[in-house]
Amino acid sequence: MGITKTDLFTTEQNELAKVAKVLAHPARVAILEYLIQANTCINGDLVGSLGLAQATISQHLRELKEVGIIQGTIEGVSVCYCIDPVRWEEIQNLFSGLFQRYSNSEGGDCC
Amino acid sequence: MGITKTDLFTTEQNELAKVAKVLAHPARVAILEYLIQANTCINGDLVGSLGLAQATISQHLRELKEVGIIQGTIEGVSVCYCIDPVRWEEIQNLFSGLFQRYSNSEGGDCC
DNA sequence: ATATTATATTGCAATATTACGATGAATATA
DNA sequence: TATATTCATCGTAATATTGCAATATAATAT
Repeated sequence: MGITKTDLFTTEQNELAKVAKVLAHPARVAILEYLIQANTCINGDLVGSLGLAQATISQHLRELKEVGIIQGTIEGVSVCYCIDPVRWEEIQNLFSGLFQRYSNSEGGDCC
Repeated sequence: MGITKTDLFTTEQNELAKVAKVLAHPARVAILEYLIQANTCINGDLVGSLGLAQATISQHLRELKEVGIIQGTIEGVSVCYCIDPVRWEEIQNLFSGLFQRYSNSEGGDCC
């Protein structure tokens, strides 16, 4: 099939999965790390830094933007991208919520 | 293409992406949350709890096991699954490493 | 106006993912 | 031994993802 049965799961589970999917490509991780260092960048910077074609970078940027983790502002001829701090923290909490839920409940170990 | 150019990225970026990909499906998130609550479970428990076929659950369990976040032990006729605490923390650090790297460096905001 | 620059979008080929029925393998129970 | 239970694997159909060339769009510069 290739289609996910989202109706079987909670909104939170679907949301976490959706965000994880955006992080599930090394190019998108690399873009975020580039932005952490550089604070802002344009598409062309990334084409030079990563080894992917312009169209491919643009596609990855769109996915990052769609989930809200970055934002783009038109700046003359180019588009300036940066991390959205509010959404970043929101997503951070989404993940740490899952991870801490287990860490805090460590009881009997395993089978 | 559908094939990721892993050779363009660092080991850490590929590792983070690989783990994120495993979390990028609500069924697998649901399985982890089930395990956090129940501590252990067998395939049949999940088939009853989530609404997916046995073969599908088995496939998701394999992906979780392949990345090391859970482990399965043969217990008579059934297989007992649980979270691997060491790997869990490792993965937690992988994500919080990324998220904190930005949170700690918040300087000039955006474009 | 026209050329230049920077991105986005479209279309396509190759590959990956999701889901499930059917089947197989292994252990337990009658 | 025969039968049920539990799970993994195989095969397959439907859909999604990745990557890029070609093209479109939009703002600036000449």
